[in-house]
Amino acid sequence: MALLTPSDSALPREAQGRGWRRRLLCAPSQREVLRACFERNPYPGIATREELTQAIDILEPRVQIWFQNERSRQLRQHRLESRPWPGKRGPQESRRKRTADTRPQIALLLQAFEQDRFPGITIREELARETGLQESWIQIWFQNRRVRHPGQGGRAPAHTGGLCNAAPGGCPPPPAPSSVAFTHIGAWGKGLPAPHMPCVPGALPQGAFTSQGSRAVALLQPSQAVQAAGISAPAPALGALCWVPWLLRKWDCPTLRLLGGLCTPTNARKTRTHRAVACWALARWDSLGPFQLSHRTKMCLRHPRPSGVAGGAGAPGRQGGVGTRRWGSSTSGARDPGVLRASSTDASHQAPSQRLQKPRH
DNA sequence: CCACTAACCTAATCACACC
DNA sequence: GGTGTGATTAGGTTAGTGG
Repeated sequence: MALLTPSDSALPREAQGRGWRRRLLCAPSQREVLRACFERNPYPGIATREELTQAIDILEPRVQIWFQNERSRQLRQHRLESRPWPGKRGPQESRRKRTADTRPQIALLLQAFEQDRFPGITIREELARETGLQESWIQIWFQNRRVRHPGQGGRAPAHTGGLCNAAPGGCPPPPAPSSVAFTHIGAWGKGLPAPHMPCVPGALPQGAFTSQGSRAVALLQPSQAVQAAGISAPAPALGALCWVPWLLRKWDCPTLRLLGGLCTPTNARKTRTHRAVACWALARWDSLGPFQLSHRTKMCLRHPRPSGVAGGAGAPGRQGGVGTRRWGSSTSGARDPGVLRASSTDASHQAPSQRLQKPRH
């Protein structure tokens, strides 16, 4: 999700040109059909999804999302109850056919990618209109593009730090901001020792952050940081997150700008999965000792989140734990303004019987 | 306030076309 | 076989809705 910088939040939402699709509200009868189908096969192929689209008048991409979410719920439930997940049953259903040559449209998408790596629904639909491609395909294209071309594109925090890897030398030298922020978020951060700052010049390259959603987490436990740095600085008291906007202005540092998108007290209350900024610290790092390679390596270690603890460092990555390739961010900052009626673009993507949930504001 | 859930994300991987 | 890329997956967060 986006790092909502002060300048972002000052923009009118429409001007920000991004937001989420309005929520689809499944009717009970539609949900019943979906559930019945899920019972038979939690991994429907494109043919089944198309059939469902016809049967219950919900577009195929929404059906796919529903199945994704339902699997996620069921898998979690199975884990919780220590029941085995049946997994894929029966013959593998076929995938969607690869979209045919899109080269003519790619230039336009690349241009859009350059401007915004995380286009909201408004922009995606606009691109769909201009290219004649499906909005859902454009969404997938942006996802793949972000993964495979992390250094390109706008809107996300500048990725000047390159790849981050735990292997020695994995993190290229950082771009030398004058300030650095260290934070620790969420449930898995509870009970940690008092926060300390890894006050090493260059010790916290941009790649040392992992970010999913609007948060970012330093990939190092405070105690480790202290160990790595050999020095420490006292951290501001809990609640000092309110300093961040001031610091952003004062230092104009990209790393700190990243912190601007950290979990806000509002979200923390809401999700409870990362309810508190358990510890954090801000410090200057240009006035301290020399940075060493070993520090950099240690900085790239992902904090081991205890199993079963939700939230925290975002997607862990199935191969586990070390480092992260970049610090992504996305742009949720703005939702569509409170327009209930579907736009003309919506109309082409929105089945008539699909009810949309009304935005609150 | 809180549970639920659609929408969204990353990271990994599969699958296919093209060289 | 290597590479590029579309499609799919698991598993996470974000934020709207309704009780």
